[in-house]
Amino acid sequence: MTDDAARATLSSALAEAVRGVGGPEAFEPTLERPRDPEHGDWASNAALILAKQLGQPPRDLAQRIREALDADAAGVTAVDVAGPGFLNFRLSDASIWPRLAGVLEADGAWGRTTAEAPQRINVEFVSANPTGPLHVAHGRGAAIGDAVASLLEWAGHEVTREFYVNDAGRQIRLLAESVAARFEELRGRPAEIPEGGYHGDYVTDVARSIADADGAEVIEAMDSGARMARFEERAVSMMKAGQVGDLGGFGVEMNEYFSERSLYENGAIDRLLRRLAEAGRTYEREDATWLRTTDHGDEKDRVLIKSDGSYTYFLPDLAYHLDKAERGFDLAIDVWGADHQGHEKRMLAALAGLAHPALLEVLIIQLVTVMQGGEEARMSKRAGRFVSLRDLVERTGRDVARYFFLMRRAEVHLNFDLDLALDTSEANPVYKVQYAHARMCSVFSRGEIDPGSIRADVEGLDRLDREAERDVALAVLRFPELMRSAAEARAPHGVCAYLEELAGLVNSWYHQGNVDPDRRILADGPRRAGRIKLARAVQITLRNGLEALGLSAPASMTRE
RNA sequence: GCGCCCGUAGCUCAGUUGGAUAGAGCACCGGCCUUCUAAGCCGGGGGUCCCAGGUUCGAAUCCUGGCGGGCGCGCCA
Repeated sequence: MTDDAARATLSSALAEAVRGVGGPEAFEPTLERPRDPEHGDWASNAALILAKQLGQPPRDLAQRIREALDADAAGVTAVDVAGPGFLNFRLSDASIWPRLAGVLEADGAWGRTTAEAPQRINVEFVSANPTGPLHVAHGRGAAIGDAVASLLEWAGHEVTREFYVNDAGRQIRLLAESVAARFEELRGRPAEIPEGGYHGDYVTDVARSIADADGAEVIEAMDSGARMARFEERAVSMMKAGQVGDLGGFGVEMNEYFSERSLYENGAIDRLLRRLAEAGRTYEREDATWLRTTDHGDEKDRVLIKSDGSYTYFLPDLAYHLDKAERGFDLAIDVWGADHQGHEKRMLAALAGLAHPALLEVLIIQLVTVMQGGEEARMSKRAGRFVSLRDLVERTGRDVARYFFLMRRAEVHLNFDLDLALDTSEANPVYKVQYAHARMCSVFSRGEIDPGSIRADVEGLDRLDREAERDVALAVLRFPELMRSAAEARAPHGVCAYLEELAGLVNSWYHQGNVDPDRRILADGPRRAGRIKLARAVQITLRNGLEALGLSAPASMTRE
């Protein structure tokens, strides 16, 4: 029985009781988890809601509902009337302990749910210009995008992870010109990086590598157009490979790298322009071609083709989003940095005008500041003017970096506390969660128990009885619901908070064995089998939660 | 000026669909290693939930108006 099923059982019994005291036939009581555990496992405000309608004081009504409730059918042992008229329920042992067997049975699938309406979802994230290494803001987008994609998979959807490569346009020309300048310098001739060009050391590396691979004399013999095309092609492919490597080092694997240039080459942009013109959605003004986005909520219409005949960034991007629809995605989630927020409204408006009003959902990720010693971390010389993702991951490790990017809501500016990230002691929340997992694994190995062989049945579970065990079990059983709501809210940070809470409960439970050896998980006696199953359920839950966020779940951790 | 996001403990932040005495981690103070791993546990101090109205049985949460901070407002990408 799932947590939802247990809740439904209580809910229908409560609805029955409400009908018994003269309440409405079609009443669906709301059940919520009280913040304060003293208030029980579930609470309902049914009496507060119905008091006015039934003309009775809330507390009196609550009392009557309480008397009308069939506690056995509801799966509860105690019902209290509290506060202004809340009904507080305490679940019976029979509706808690046996359900742990289901956790062991599900194992790797524990926490997965099926969607009522499974969707094909495209999650686009990172999408950096191929003009240099990824920096920390890309890292946050990568961690959140990857985790959101993963949570959606856990919630039963079919997900594609996609990176939009901006391999066309002005910034690519600037990259090629920057490489050309460094190439000249390598050949002993003075040269200047163009205005708005790229100054990082990596540009010199690219120039040198092209000279080595192709032969500097060969390059110099080319006419300037061919030479620039060579620089551009080689620089883009090297930068892209570098970014793929940066993501690989961060544990992110994309399903698709979608080239902006391909939209120019395969005619998608021209087809889009014709379609828009035929639908009367574009017009000419001041030698430019404009798209009417104001009729779908934008503040002003937007230029698609500039007066010099070149395309804006907006035009291929719109063609790209249309391509997502044509590929059959029901939903496209774009993870964008805060500097792209102005782009959101026009894209939604443009898609609405093309009969795709519900295709796109935009997740805006706020900025990241890496803090060290109370001030902003120094720039990385290698990367240019920013802290590179690669440098950060090398310093903190993959799991710590990912966790720190995930543990805050996307909408808040992130202060990445590098001192805390490098702290391997008690402070670091990542280790707290991973350590709790390793500790359960350690219990199994100390007891010479193969965790996979622990039987997924209820035997022994009815001997669990301590309050700490009850708290741990209830937290474990809440996991699938938690995962689904995190997916719906596109909010991986909720999973972090949950894992930290579960780890705290587990550590508290475990610690009781340090005070009283009879309370150890492995202590001999009739309770041992049940405790081992609870430990296994905990270990499965922590592992699945960590892995769903793209984090490792180590079986052992040694202190330094 | 307009738009988006944020404002909760000394710091960094959670806070579910509106719910009861507003929480966690860090920092600070006091306990606990002869221990199934102390990367841990137990206890303590610490609050004008930015302000003012409104909605209602009930507001950190919803609405309106302010104040403060970040970001964005281009025929850049």
